[in-house]
Amino acid sequence: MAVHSTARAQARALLTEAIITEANQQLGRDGAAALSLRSVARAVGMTPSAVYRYFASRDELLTELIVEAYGSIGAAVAGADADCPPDDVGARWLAVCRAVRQWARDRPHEYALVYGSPVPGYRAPRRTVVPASRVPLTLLGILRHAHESGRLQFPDGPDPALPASWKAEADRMVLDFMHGLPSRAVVRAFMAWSQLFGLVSFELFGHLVGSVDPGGLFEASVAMMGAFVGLPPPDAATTAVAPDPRT
Amino acid sequence: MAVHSTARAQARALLTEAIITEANQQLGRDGAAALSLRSVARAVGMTPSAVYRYFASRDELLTELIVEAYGSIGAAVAGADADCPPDDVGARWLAVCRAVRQWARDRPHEYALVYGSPVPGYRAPRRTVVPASRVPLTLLGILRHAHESGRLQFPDGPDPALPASWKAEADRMVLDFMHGLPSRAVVRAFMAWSQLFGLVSFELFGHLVGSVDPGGLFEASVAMMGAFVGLPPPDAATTAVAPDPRT
DNA sequence: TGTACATCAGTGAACGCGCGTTCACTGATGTAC
DNA sequence: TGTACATCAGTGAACGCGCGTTCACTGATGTAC
Repeated sequence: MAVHSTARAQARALLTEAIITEANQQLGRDGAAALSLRSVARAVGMTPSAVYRYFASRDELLTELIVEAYGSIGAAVAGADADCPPDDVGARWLAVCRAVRQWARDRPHEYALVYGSPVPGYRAPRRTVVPASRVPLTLLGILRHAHESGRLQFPDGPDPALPASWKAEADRMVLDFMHGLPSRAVVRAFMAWSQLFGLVSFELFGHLVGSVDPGGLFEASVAMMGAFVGLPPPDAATTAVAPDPRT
Repeated sequence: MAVHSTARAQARALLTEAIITEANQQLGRDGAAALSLRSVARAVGMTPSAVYRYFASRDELLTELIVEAYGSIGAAVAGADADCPPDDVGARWLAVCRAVRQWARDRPHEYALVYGSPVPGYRAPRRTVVPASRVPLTLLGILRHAHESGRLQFPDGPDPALPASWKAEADRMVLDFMHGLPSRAVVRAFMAWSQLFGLVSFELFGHLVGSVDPGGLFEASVAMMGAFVGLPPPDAATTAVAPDPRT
């Protein structure tokens, strides 16, 4: 019907954006637990009840923020990956990992929202699943490209035997969307993925305070985990040391 | 003065315990954000104001719970370690890692309290630092024992060059309490430590749902990270497959 | 182009809730002589 | 052993707060004839 985007519809789109933006800012300032419909309404200049024209509940607003956060880190990661020469798989891996850490440090509350403790009383709906998978799929994509172009090789001997349960899962995944990536690479990718986020979480959540320089540990980790998943080091030009912002 | 522990003092100790216990139970049921002085007081059968005779504020009670949680996981880990033959370093590593996961699955809210997003508006006092370091120190202790008894060896080539900043830190640590453990082992231990908790966090916080069997991935990870830090596999007797409780 | 009606964004008051913390107090437990 | 005083656990009322959500309503924007 009204395909010409009525004034009302435009205003609605604008305000929906404004609410999300404001909610995101409050999230960035005070964290997810402190986020309230009322304070967002205040900031946007509405009555609290008016917000219900846009979101059915606080949880729905939260879901929006979660989807946004996943989208944001997914875009950051995809951008970093795309900036590298496609065949320089070592550089791509490095760039993606650095992008994750950079994003996390830039937006600690958004990071905590999606990678920290689940918000109490909130259950993530299915809409969040796909955006959440972008980072691991990017990592696997690099491995897949490396494998297809013959650049993937593991330095040491065979992996320990995998439990049958896992083996079946990995095989299914490999068939589903990994196009022949060896299952040992898939296992190692999951390990590197969890190591990456584990380390970033430790840094952001204060578990490294007083023991170690997070930036140095991060760079060392990324390099070694890259080798661990079978990737070659980055080509010379891109090996240059990272900006390495100190904590 | 009154060294014979007056009745009043006994009652006080008892009630202090009761409050912490009840707070811990509420934490286990509803998570840290839902924990309130008033509800704890209700459950213990006091007026809210009476709790202030025992804890100066809600934050102080929270600190107590954090210290308790660290103490609890520290004890679980130390116990698992102590149950192994001291020289079977592979088995000790495996046991400690499994103990971490088991503890986390048994007490998800306590895990989230200490390893998840920081509680908003709460700053951890110094008292929490020592209890928090027990798990990593246990892991490092195993490596140190392995090194001292000549059981530590890395399968592959030299590690990538470490940033100078990190190198200095690692050297200091090595001198401080690692008694000559090679710095590459220290770096790798930090990586294994963050991988361990990263994976457990992913499992508990729902990031593996629908993609992979957490138990299988965990067992594979622990085995491979054990090798990664230079440890031999467990002796035959203890290699037996884990209880492996499914999610 | 003009009128009659439907849609829907936003208001403002109210609901019932639980929270952390303070304060003046009662009354039991402990201590000193 | 008994009395006088000090300590301190616990009460109950109150403070001021912000929250999510509902509801009957006004008035502007859109639509159909």
